[in-house]
Amino acid sequence: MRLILTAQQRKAIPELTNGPKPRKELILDAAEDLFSKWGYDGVSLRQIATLAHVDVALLNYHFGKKRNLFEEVFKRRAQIIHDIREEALTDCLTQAEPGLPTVEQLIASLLLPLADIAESDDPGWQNYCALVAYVNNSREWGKIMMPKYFDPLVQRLVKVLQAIIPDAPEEKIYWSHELMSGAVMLVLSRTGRIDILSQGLCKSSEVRTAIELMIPFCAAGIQEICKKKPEE
Amino acid sequence: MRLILTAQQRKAIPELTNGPKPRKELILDAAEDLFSKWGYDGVSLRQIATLAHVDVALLNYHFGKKRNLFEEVFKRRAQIIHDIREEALTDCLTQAEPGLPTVEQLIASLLLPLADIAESDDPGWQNYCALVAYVNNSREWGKIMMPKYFDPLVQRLVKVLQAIIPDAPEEKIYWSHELMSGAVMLVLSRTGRIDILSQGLCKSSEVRTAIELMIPFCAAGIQEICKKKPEE
DNA sequence: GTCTATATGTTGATAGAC
DNA sequence: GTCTATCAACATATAGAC
Repeated sequence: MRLILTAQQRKAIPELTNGPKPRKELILDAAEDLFSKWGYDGVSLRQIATLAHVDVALLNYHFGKKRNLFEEVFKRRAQIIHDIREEALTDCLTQAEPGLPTVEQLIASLLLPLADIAESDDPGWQNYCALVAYVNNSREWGKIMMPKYFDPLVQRLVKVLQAIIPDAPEEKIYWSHELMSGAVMLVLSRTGRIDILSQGLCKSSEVRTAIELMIPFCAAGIQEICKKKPEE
Repeated sequence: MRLILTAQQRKAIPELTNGPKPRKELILDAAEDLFSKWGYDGVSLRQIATLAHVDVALLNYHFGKKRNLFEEVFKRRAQIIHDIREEALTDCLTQAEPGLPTVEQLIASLLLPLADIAESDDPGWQNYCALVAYVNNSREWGKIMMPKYFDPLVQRLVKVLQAIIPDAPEEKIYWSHELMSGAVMLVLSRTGRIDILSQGLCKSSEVRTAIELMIPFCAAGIQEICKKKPEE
């Protein structure tokens, strides 16, 4: 799978342009790789420098403190991923006009781009997906990074869901998203646990398969808990 | 909410018996607390010793290497949590005899005990739930610890699901569990993200609320993706 | 079982030469 | 921008006295 990016998006990731990669980018690549696999505390600046084939002191020169390097890694692709998903959401709404999309169409518009990204040829994007999952599930980072870069789109999703299911209590919409979010993030983490559990029948590397199942799964789940029940 | 444990289960956690707590237990408590909040690499033995009000050297005396202390923390409550859930599953199956439980009843039997545990009065159990979520979502620990202590019950769940939905392809059952697992674990992590997202409308501390919504959500999702489709 | 003392390595961060 | 050299702080782990 090849991710199609606009010229502006490509420009934001210098590694995609020709010529030798700036060291600053090499550092970000190495940090992204290691942080996504071992978490913030599981990686030392020396390990990053070694993988990037640069000197340790260079990390400090370019990024200052370690925390800041981590945030820069997260920021680098956050805007791109946001733009791709927002465009897909807008397309979904446009196509449904003058009506509204179904719950399944809506969810698909936000989840399918993640499958494209997670199964992209670029290992950087694969690592980044695992990093987002790490951040989302972490206490120290989740509350700082997700609201800034991912929540605006979620707020849009919530509003559309409320329009599609007008009787649904607001809190059930938010909890629905939380449950979906947990499912997505575990899949993006590619922990390898399902491989063992299913004795090889399912592979955590097959993110697209999981996401394609997740779409009807979550659509049915959301509709089930958001529907108006006569006894209430 | 008070967790009801058998005498044997209480014995396995000496802190529940009267008298001064053995230092070994104090260390496990402190380690459980810190590991669940900051992860394995985010905690030093010194921090654990300080919180437990014991000497650092004592950790080594009782547990050897740091990795082993982590595993002991995980093991301590794993068997108890397994037994509680297995009993609930067995009860669920017995009550449905000579037939089978519904998907929703089955899932409820495995998820409701987690709500009891997560909202137990004992902060140790609360921490432990977050620790399980951390382990499940981690690459380094998930594949080692979950198969050993949690997968046997999952295998039983899979078998019952196959009996209830005989036409369901096996891989869809496994993926269903993966999606459910992701949702559960995010809720048990109590990251606080939904509090921000919903501007206080939903609270990640309200694990029971989330789990009670999760039961119909996942039941509907599983049935949706496992049902036989005429066009296939 | 519990402490003191210490060995040995690694960490993040910086100052200064080029 | 990049490297060498170095720092103080902290890490895990152990040996041996009580």
